[in-house]
Amino acid sequence: MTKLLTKRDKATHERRKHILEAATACFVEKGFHQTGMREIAKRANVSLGNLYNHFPGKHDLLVAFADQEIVVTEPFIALLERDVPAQDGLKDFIKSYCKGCSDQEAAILFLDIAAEAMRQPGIAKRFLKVRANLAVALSSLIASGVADKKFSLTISNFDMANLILDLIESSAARGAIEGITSRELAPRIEAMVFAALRN
Amino acid sequence: MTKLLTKRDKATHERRKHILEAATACFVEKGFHQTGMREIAKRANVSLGNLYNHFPGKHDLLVAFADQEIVVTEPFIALLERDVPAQDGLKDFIKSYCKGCSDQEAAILFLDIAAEAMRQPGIAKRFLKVRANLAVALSSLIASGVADKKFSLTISNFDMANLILDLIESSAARGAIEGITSRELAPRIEAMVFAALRN
Amino acid sequence: MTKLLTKRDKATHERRKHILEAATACFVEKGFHQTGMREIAKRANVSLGNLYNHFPGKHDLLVAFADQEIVVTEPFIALLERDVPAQDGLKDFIKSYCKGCSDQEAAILFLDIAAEAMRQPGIAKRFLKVRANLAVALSSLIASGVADKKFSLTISNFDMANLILDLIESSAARGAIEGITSRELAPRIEAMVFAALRN
Amino acid sequence: MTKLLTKRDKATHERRKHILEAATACFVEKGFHQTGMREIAKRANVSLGNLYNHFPGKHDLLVAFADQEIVVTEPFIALLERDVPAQDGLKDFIKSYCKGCSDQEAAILFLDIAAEAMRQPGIAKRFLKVRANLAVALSSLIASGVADKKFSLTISNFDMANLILDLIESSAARGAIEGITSRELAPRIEAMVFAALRN
DNA sequence: TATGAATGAGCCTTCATTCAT
DNA sequence: CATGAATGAAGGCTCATTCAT
Repeated sequence: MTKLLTKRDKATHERRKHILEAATACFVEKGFHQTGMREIAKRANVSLGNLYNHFPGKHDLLVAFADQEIVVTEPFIALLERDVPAQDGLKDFIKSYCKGCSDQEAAILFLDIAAEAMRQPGIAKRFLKVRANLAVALSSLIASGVADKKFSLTISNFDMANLILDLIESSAARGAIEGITSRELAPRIEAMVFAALRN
Repeated sequence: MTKLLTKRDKATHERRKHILEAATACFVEKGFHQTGMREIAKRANVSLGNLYNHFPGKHDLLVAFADQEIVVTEPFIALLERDVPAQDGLKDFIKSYCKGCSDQEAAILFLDIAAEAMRQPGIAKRFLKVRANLAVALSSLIASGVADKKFSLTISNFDMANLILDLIESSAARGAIEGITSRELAPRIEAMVFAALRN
Repeated sequence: MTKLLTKRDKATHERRKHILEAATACFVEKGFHQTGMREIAKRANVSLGNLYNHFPGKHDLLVAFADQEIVVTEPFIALLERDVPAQDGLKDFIKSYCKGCSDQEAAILFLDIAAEAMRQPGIAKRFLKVRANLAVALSSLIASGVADKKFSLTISNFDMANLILDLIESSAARGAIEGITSRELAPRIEAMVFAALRN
Repeated sequence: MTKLLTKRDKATHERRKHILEAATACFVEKGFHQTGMREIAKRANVSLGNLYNHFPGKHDLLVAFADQEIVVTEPFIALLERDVPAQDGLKDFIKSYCKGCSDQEAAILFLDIAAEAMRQPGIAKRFLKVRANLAVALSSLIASGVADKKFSLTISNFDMANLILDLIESSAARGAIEGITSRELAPRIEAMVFAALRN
């Protein structure tokens, strides 16, 4: 019975999604504060007034973006939860996540949004939740590796998971700025991570 | 002959420095794009017109800030270049740099400026140079550890140095957002780094 | 044959009345120009589109309000037309009308609408008609007082009636602003009016 | 030493006055809420940005207008303070004040501003102060008439003064709407007032 | 009749920057 | 070097109104 969406509801939802994509594209290109609502409306082929019907303020675009971010991390979580040896799973994840974070656009957006989040606790909370999901999944994988005696650590699995994520995100972002590709970067990170896991 | 600074030159230089400090304070409080030139002028107790005499545009404040950043990293470099066993030097550095990056203000500023830098190559170059200095100093320290057979790595010293810096900066920034202190964070980072260095 | 109102017509009429009340409430709270159509629709529990079905424009709400104003003055006219000695009738009217005009909400609305009326002759006409009814009733009462030799004036009854109404309305409005109650005000007005009527 | 106004200060002051006049003219023509800042700027031949240099917000234009209102009432106060028999002074005042309030523009502005004042206590206070000055001057005149045994009242001089002012203002405003001139109106008011003063 | 998404002009305000003094 | 008035484009947002459903 959850499918009682009229054609109109569906169209509205589509529109919302469409606007959000346009907004994201603008934020990537020019940054959050450099993007005007008019610009977003134009890019989404929506009148300015109607943009405000769907998102009551610029802030809400950010929130919606943050909420949607969870979708972006889903594939990475799926990767972490596959039923493969921990070492293989970790390698694949590092390569894949590093690539994901290395994208110029992703890096720009990450910094821009993170900067904004520092000043808007509401935004920060949403991002941290998404991030925590990732850390939990990664620490599960680490735990399974520890159980198999493949890994051994002196700090908690969860703390290690967070450090690994920090490392990947930060390196990838810097790589994007300096022009280092994820193909160069991933092996270095992998080496450091596996060393840290005493493998 | 480089000392032919008149009293006036000196005063001018002081003024510049004073303005830059005011600007930095504003950027920390509200962000680069959210700070107006008027605001900076007021905070620096300088007239708006005069602010423009010292810095021909808002962009130049950013450049000056970036150039000055080198001063901020000096103590960390000094720490890395002390004549102590590599392990001790590294520990001290991690603790100190982590603390430096954990400061809420520092974290905000870092993100804000980094986001801006992504779009202004000129700015990025300056920051990367400062950062490279740090990486060089750190890789020297690592090298000395390797020479003493305390460390052993599978990737280049310089790459490892960069990864370590990435790790510290990123973790510290996240810590600042999540409310984790550098005192909690530093030991974890230390553990991971030393594990990665096979100590 | 004028009673061929279907149930539907009646419902429609009710709806109109309901909307008008909501609009009036909004105008009182925020002023005519500060009130949005959306707001009125929401307050009346009517969809925006439907609001426009009942009132084709914001202007029409004002007109309808003006037309309805006649209802508000009915009790005062009834008071003036009672079969009591002119002096008593006048005293009662002053007290009652002064109280009616002293209401903060009434005062706000009066000023707001009057200001609007100054620019929209159509609106002004409606208000003046209502007001004229009041003046006529009051001058009748004065006339009966004159006939009984209780009053004696040097200007026409109608002019005097208008002056009295002006006096009450203006004093009451000022009282509402200054925080003077109608209980303090009415006796003063009464004194002045009766003096003017040579009583 | 109060004349240390530079040429610039004077120009600034002139500009301010000029803008205020333009704003007043706009308010008269279209009403406070119907007038846009752009419109005022254009009418004052000032750039929009500069308008905001002189008046930091629309609200401040209203405040400035209110503050300046005191100037407008000065001639009436002077009229009340002349050294002439109270009866003559009063007659002249009624005629003059009635004429002043009868002006269409004045009436419009009065209503518009009064409506605004009802919602902005800060504005109301300023207007009431000006008005109180007038009432004080008028009650002095009444007092002198009482001393000369020309007037005799049953309420306080000050209350009577206020009632008289209310009467004039309200009648004049209505006259402006209905198209009654102050020349017709003033004698009626005079009659009523003098009757009320038992002359 | 009833709904609310859609429109785009308009609102108040802020901004980086210039320039006459 | 120092001042702050002046500029006008751009900012986020609201509005009365229309119209397809």
